[in-house]
Amino acid sequence: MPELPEVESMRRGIAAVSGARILSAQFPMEGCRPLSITPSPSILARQLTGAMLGGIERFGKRVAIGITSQQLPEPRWLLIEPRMTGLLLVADPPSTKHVRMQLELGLCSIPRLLFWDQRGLGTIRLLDAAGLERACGPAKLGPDGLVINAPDLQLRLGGSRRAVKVALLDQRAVAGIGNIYASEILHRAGIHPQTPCQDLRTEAWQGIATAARRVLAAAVRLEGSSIGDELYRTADNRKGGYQRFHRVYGLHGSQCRCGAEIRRIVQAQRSTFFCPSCQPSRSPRRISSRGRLESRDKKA
DNA sequence: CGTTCAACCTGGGCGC
DNA sequence: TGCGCCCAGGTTGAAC
Repeated sequence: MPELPEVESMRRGIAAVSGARILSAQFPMEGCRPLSITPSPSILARQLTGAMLGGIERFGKRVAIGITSQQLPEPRWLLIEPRMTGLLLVADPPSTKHVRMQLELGLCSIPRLLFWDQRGLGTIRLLDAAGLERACGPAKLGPDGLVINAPDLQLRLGGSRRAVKVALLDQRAVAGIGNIYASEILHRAGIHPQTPCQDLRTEAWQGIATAARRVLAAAVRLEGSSIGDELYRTADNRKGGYQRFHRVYGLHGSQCRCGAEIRRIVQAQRSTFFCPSCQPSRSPRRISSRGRLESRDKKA
């Protein structure tokens, strides 16, 4: 679920817990929990109890909450990775089931901070500065999607033979883009998702970088996308608004604004949505009026 | 180096 | 009603 805009919205939505003291920490799913918690829930609960929450940062699709405590010799980071269905909440969860972490806070306005995760694929880790660097540093994550520029993108992906849509999901190239926004970005850039990266020229990378910044910033402004089962909610339990502006994601079979029919294909085991008219295949191949595939030499 | 597949999970929707 | 199957916003590691 959460990609950059959703995770950024969570980060902003819980910003007011900065400075709060943790009165107690519970991990209700302990014992039957697939979700990975490091260190173990009992140790983590002991280390968090009495600690103070510090600054809250986002690294790609992860949120890191600063933790300081007299028990701990140096500041730590509580790194939360929501994966598919994780939510950071200051409001009531979608269901009392699947609450994975509950922090009782010494704050009147915000009595608790929750991590709720239906599928349980998310992770919670308490890390020192070196651990955070290992998990979220430049070796793992490329430049953030909100500030990605064409030279960075081209430098990291320009030589790759991978399809550009698959490559945009590579967090080491650019951090924060997931399956929804990859399709939306390429549609706005007018690039076919199966185009090999190495076939893209500087101009195309500029279009992709610009589209990425614009789409992600617009989605952040509207607090992310809540689609389908509406699992994604903001930290105070509201739906995001960007789904109204999706132009291709989940819209296969319906008409693009240009009138052509939006298509769904599978790349790297994941759905990709695109408009064959707005995002023409770069390779010189087209479909004849009889529906046969025809190749065309690029020579005049 | 790249792709493919499986795995980690729950739950909604569908066809029969 | 129920069962089996497919699908879903992510990441990782193994196999080829």
